[in-house]
Amino acid sequence: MVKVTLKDGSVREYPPGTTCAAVAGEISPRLGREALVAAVDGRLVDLGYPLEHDAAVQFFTFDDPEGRQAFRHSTAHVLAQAVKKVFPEARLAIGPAIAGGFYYDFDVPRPFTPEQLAKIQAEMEKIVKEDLPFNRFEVTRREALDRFGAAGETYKEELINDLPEDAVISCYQQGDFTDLCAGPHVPSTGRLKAVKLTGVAGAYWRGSEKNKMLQRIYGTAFPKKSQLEEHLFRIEEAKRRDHRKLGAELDLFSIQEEGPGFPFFHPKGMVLRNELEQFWRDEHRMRGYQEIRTPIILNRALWERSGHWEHYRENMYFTRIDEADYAVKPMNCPGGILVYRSHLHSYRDLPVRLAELGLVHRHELSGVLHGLMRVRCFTQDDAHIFMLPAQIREEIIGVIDLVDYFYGVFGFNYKVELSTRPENSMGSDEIWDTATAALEEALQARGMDYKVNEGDGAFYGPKIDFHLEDCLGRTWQCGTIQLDFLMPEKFDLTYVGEDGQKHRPVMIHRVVFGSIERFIGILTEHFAGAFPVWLAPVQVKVLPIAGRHLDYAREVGRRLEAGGIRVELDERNEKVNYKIREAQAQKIPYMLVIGDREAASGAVSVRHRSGGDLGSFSVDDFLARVQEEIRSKAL
RNA sequence: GCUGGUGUGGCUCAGGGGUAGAGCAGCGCACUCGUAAUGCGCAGGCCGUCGGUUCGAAUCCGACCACCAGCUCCA
Repeated sequence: MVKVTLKDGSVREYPPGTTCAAVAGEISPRLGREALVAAVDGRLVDLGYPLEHDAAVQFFTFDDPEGRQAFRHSTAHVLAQAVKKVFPEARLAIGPAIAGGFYYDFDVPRPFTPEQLAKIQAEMEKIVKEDLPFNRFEVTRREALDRFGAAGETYKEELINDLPEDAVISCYQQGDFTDLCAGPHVPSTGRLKAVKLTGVAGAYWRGSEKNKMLQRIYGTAFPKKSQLEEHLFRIEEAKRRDHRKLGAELDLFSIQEEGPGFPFFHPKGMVLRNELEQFWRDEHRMRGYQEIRTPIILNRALWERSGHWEHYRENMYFTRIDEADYAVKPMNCPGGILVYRSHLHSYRDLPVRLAELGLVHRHELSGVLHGLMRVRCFTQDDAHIFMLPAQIREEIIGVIDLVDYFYGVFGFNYKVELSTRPENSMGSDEIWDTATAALEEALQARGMDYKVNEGDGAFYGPKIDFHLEDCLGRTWQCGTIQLDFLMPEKFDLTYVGEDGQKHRPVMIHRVVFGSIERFIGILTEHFAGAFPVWLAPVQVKVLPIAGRHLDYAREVGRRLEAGGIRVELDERNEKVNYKIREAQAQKIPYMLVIGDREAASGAVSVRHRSGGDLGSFSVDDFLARVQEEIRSKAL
């Protein structure tokens, strides 16, 4: 008998050769139905895998990342099968599972049309109905090359050739279709109940624009129709919340042909922005930062010295002034460094925390521009901290606390990533190791979970990234903390130590919002334009019912304004229903309906954008309520 | 930058070789109205830009620009 150890530690015995599927079914009928793949001693396998030796076995359903991946990946195979049936001349590239679905790349003479996509999807549904088993078999390198070579699958041949020497080469076959694949796969196509092809796009073979452009079909799949529908609804919801659409509707900002990637902020967008900046300034002042502002254009020598000329030139804009070369700053650090260097520093002064809301310009490829999320000029809520090496840990922890506090104010959860040395970088391995270790230490001291991204750091140092999660579960990189031993060296920064000698300070670059512009985009989508009262461009809209209520409505407006509320009065000769509809569409938090009753009693009738009619309030009570909501930054 | 798509009044969109239309928004008038659209009227566009084909181009062709979906890249 074979001893099988399950996840809960229990041990069961089975005759040798029993499949994982049989074990799952024996544990519970439900697990038998829902299990998609298994892990034997930590190695992912198909459910058909026979157990010949004692092993630890674990099962995965669609609710586990492993199960979900296999599910989507299996669907990608069905897609490939369907495409080969409809377009036998198509050559197969790769087809992995991705977050939210899967894709498969094909080399076809012309792009797929939406009609063809529908046809392919219909073919996929047929294959699902046939409930074909996924069969795994192993082949030698020679056999694999012969098989796919004969089929004219040149991309597969390339993949096979790139496999490591000792790799086990496996294929999966369902019906008349066979694909090179490591697996694992779900037992049969019948499991793939709810499949939807969501789009087509060009994509380069192996992601390099030097290679041929293939046609990528995106899709997603779920075990239940209802799950698919919910997923599609979420996508619709994301579209409805698109900050570009809301930005125009709420009149926050615009991007015009005259400045692609250079956003214009309208009055209402500026209110939002100024609130964010004021909050930022207050918090930074309280935490010992001093604010500075450095020029946007600085001369070439500075950028050569900082290393940007060599490492960042492709992203920079240049100009000439009086026969000399200048660059528009893509980062604020050199400016901050010049401020630090403008006078001598004692070790007693450190840490020096210089904060700057700095407007930077970066040349981004035209195709990547996207509303406020990807632009060519943006404002970083930057700060550079100059400190003693002994202060590193504490300073980093201070920044982590700050970021944690900020995101909490907006109701965001976040994830942390640590990025290490990239290829095109400056400095010695030793310096990088020290810096990376310092970041890691601070994260551990703060007890944070984090993921490591090898080779993803800045060219001057490793970094901690904060990815915040919005209400649709999407993540956005905002805050970063970058430790830098190199700039202080390059700019010969010093402080005078206890011993009267000059010493080298260490530097931190950090942002919390990241880019104010992007942050506003994220907030817009997160709140679907219904900003918390403290951020709302218009906090209260006063709606007189008829002309005779105008005087009192104006008085209410004045009193609220005097109380520091951003209030607007709708004086137009329109019905109150109409005014409400418009104020709702503008997502204004509070609407005050003013009619005979209110004018007579000196009250206001309060309607909340989501809470509806809240009844009658005295002006003072209402004012106090809104003021408290603003003060507490209530969500 | 690359692949595919789109470009008509502020917005959403119809039209399509004979010189431009609707709804909403705007403006005017009437209605004086109680929690998501009152009615009537008026005005507004060299149909993204440049070039070509044609007796004639918003319409067909080409180039460019911008935008959209992706690729790649990043705050």
